[in-house]
Amino acid sequence: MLLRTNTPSSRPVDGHLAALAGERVFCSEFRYRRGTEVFGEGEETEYVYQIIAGAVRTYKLLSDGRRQINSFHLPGDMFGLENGAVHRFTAEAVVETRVRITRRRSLLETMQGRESGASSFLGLVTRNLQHAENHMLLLGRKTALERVAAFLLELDERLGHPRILVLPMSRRDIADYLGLTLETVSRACSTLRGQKMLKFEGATQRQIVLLDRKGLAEYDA
Amino acid sequence: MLLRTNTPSSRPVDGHLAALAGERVFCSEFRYRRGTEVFGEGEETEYVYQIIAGAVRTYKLLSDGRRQINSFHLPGDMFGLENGAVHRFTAEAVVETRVRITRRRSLLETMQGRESGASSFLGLVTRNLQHAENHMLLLGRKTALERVAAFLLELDERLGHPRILVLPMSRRDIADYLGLTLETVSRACSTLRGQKMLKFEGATQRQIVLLDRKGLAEYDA
DNA sequence: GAGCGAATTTGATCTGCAGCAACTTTAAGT
DNA sequence: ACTTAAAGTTGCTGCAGATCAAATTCGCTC
Repeated sequence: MLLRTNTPSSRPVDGHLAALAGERVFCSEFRYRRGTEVFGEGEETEYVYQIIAGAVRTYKLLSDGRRQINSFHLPGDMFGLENGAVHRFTAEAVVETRVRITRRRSLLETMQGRESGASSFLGLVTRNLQHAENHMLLLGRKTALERVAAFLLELDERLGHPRILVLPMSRRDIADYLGLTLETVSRACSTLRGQKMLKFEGATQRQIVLLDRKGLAEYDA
Repeated sequence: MLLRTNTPSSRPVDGHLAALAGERVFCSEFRYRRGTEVFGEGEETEYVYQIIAGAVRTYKLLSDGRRQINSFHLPGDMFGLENGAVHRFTAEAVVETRVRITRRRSLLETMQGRESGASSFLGLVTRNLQHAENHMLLLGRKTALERVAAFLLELDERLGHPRILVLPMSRRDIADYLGLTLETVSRACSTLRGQKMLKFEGATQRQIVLLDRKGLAEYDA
């Protein structure tokens, strides 16, 4: 009855659409400096993006500035493709980011031509929904430590279990993704370090080595 | 840039699929007593459901029993249609509920025959995703009072602004939907009543009259 | 590589909501 | 209608995480 609550890698679907990229559906390349807005909530959905290098955050704001980050997008991921005329959230480059861009229209036209088009679009939306469902459980019911552990495992999985996990985003970004404050995220990392579940590599707190993935996973479930 | 964060009515898409119902896609009818499981997380997605009367909750559980309700389904709503072989959450009748049932297979076959089929399926998934995105903002960043106000306005809108809002679900259900405890939900309702934003109608706390929708909406945004 | 602003950590304190308990009210089942 | 469990409210207390503050470290620019 119960399944893993963490999010599986998003490679498959993106790979599907990447096949289209191989046919030069993504015509032009573009760079965004760190902190730059890619598109804003309410703007027209004119372009679709695929990340070559870097990272992007998408978020919603409340009127007083409270921010909720829906998702982080990493190299290979597509974003900005929505079934609607306007974007439902804002997208910003977390770090210096390179993307491939195509017009939404031309992507949809290419898709219509082939059997797999509509279904790969549906697959993308479904994958986003699945991620959102798991994230609602995290935001509604998990403790701070459980959230941070889940976050680290999610990123670890999406990056293919590298020896060193390089976080492109700040503690504040992580906090706004997990529904916490940056101080609480920092404390949770320190706690996990104290429990020998992770360590920092080099002279930065953005490079993390997961020493005990099993232990971290137990904070989930 | 900022748009309404509350969820719009889900009638349009369901109406779309209801057209199929008119053609007897939904063959058989079924009843579930209050608290009965309609399907469980991990079970095969064999049937698709449309509510005639009553209400259904869909939720995920953590191993220690913490529960997060994704969504409530009301008369006219479809649920159980997922793009995958197994259900990603459990569905239960909140109250005595009557549903129309059809086999997933036959619905998908009927859809394939027509232009609108795939797109109305996509529309349904997109609508669920949109709801989830708004709900993540609520769960991650809103206060208890804001959450309860948003919940009441959501239900009010989905039921078409009735004079009396009849809640089919308990305070505990509401709490598990909003990421709170039932006591906090109860207190929030009392607070809003003290502020003359709502009142209870009749000899029950499940029938609510919204006295000040504008005021409630200000707890949002 | 020196200097400076931003990011992170850590400590101290505060607070909104959770947890527990007692009581009241409501509705389900006989 | 009666009975009895379930649901809801309210008060009290506790705590996880927020907030405020300060020190430290990091990374960027010149």
